[in-house]
Amino acid sequence: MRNCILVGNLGQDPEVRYTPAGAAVTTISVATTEAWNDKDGNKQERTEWHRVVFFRRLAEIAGEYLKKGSQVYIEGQLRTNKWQDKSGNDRYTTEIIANELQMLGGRPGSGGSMGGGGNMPSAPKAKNPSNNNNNSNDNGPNYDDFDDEIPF
Amino acid sequence: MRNCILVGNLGQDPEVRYTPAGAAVTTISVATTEAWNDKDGNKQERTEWHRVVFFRRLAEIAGEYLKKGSQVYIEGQLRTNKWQDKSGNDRYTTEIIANELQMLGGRPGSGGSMGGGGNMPSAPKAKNPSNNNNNSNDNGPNYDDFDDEIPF
Amino acid sequence: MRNCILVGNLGQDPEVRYTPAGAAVTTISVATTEAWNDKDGNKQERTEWHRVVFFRRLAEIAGEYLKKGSQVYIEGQLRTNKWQDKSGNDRYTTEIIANELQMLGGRPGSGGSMGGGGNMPSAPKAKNPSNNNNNSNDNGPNYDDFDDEIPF
Amino acid sequence: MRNCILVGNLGQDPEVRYTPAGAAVTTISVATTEAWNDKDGNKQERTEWHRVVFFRRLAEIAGEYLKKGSQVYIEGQLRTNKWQDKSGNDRYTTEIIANELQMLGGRPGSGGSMGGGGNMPSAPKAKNPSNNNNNSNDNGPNYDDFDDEIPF
DNA sequence: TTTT
DNA sequence: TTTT
Repeated sequence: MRNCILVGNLGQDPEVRYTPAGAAVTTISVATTEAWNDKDGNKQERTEWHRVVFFRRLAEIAGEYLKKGSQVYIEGQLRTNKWQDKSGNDRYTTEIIANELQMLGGRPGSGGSMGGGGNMPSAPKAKNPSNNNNNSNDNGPNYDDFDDEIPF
Repeated sequence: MRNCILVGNLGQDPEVRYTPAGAAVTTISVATTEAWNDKDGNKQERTEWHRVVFFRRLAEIAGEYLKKGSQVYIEGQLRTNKWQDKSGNDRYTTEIIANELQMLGGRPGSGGSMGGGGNMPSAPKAKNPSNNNNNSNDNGPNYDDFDDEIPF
Repeated sequence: MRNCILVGNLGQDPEVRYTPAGAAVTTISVATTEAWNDKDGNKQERTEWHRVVFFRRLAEIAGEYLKKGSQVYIEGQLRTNKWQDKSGNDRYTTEIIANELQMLGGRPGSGGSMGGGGNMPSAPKAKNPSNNNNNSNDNGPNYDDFDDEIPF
Repeated sequence: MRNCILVGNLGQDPEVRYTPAGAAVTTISVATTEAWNDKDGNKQERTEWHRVVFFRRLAEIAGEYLKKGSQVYIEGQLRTNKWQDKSGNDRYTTEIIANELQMLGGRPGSGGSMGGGGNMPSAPKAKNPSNNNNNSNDNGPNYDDFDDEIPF
């Protein structure tokens, strides 16, 4: 279950680490802000910080293309890790394990704090918008050839 | 983007078909009901019907375990198919292409309208709630061994 | 942003408390279980526990109708609270502040561990599937009378 | 149930209409694009178009701040309207009735195709990120004063 | 710690 | 019809 969704901005550059086996693990901190009017009609606002973790290829992409301030859309699942502090007390950290990442906003680069700047891997030119079956009948769509057109 | 979520009940038994290549395609109709109080304080209710399509293995599971009345949780993506009716007019049908299915509710069967009856493949007894790293330090969780424990 | 969704079961009966002003605050613990096959083809499973908080009327409903084992659908937002333990160390607890609750599964009661048993306020039988405008034209739906039919 | 989420771009400027009672109804068309690699390793892409409807105040905001090309985050619910074409045939149109709108991307304007250009109503400066209870105990957060800080 |  |  892809149970959480975030739309927000990175508070810092991503942290990329690697497992002994060489797989990337990237952690980011994402702020989501919510505004509402309180009972006195005053504007209130609250910012929430979320720890988000990426693994493997998504970790590499996140490490390469995101930076402090980037606006992102993230889907993932909640996970609470249990660990122990120096005193041996149980501690818990809740994270979102990301399984989808979409970079938002227009071409931001052009002078970020990082070197390379840059944008998302440029989703390939979009062209075949047609899932038009264009079959002529009255029974609705068929799916005879879905193997060629569906991404799962 | 897994952009839609439904929690509802099947209006009929699933329809299972097969592509020439032998892949299953299952279609179900799911009712979601929403209740609210109108401005006069009267209870209002509205039922919405959704056409949901499954492919391949998920289609086989849906065809085997769901039946009329089943309560389901579905994640999927919207897709609008274009087709033509007998008169050659363009028609559109919007569906949810499911990528996740969870059967809800307790053991329903015990006398359904279908033969086999039955429930979901019995989610294996759930037992190891631990994603406890139990590493003792003050740096929060590590991920050295995530290959062994994470489902992607 | 209603950013998280849970479908799971309560690990214990709800805890209901009241603020000095008399508003209900209900906390539940919800288990979600995820199953997958690891690289050796063995079935793996993992259960995640989520702390969910309800306020006001939703808190009253949750306290009255949910119990240990109840299957629920919850929408809410993540919130991380900062507090301090006895030693004055900062501690963080992440919760889901619920803004929607739907009880899942058929009439469970009939022998639960609690006294009263009971189900959700019985979503009024769902019947009028029609948001059919039934206006005859070729321009698609109109909305002239939406005030009478839309729940916001 | 806020069951659908879209992140995409407007294909055209919004269409704003008004009910006889004076309430705004705004319709937009949103493209979402998905990319994947097919079985031959070729990049595939598919664009889906979604009809989104806003009512009342949200309709006014959408009409004022969105324009062709705007990137948006939308939450809403699916609704299928039934209507009849000139020949009296039943036709169906599926829409997303929006209940949340967030404009994405940085300062876009600076030369859009429309006159006014413009951005979102500038969410008020964000400042009080604290939902820190800072109560010193070992029982986790309390909620005594939630009336002052929670937006429902 | 971000952004609007 | 958009955008990447």
